[in-house]
Amino acid sequence: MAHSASEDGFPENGTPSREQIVWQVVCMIPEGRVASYGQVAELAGLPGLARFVGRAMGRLPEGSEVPWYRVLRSDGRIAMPAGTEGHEHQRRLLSAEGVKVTDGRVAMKLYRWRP
DNA sequence: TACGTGACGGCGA
DNA sequence: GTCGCCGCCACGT
Repeated sequence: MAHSASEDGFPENGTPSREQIVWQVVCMIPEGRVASYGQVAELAGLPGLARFVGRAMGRLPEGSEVPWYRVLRSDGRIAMPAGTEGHEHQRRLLSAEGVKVTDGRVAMKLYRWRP
């Protein structure tokens, strides 16, 4: 399988894709803290590519350990449409870590991760 | 090959 | 405070 990726989703030829770099950055977000898509993009060396980060989250393999739920929009809101299952799931995971979610929104001023 | 779409962000009205 | 527009990249049709 020389043309396929490893189980972790990383190519074997030592050429991690931007997508994988993004996942790596998200894994650095500590428990109980959050980051915005733009912030993750910047830390991944992709300034201005917040939308790309959003896509990367949607492409996460099922069962991955990447704490995708710690990534929010720049205004602190949960990106997924309110009322959806994903939205509820994310809100629940954040609450479990002590991150207060009020009206689908998090106080970035208090919980924003500062590397 | 071209076009539409999407877990975004910043700015102006 | 809300709404719309544009820019950015990757992928499916």
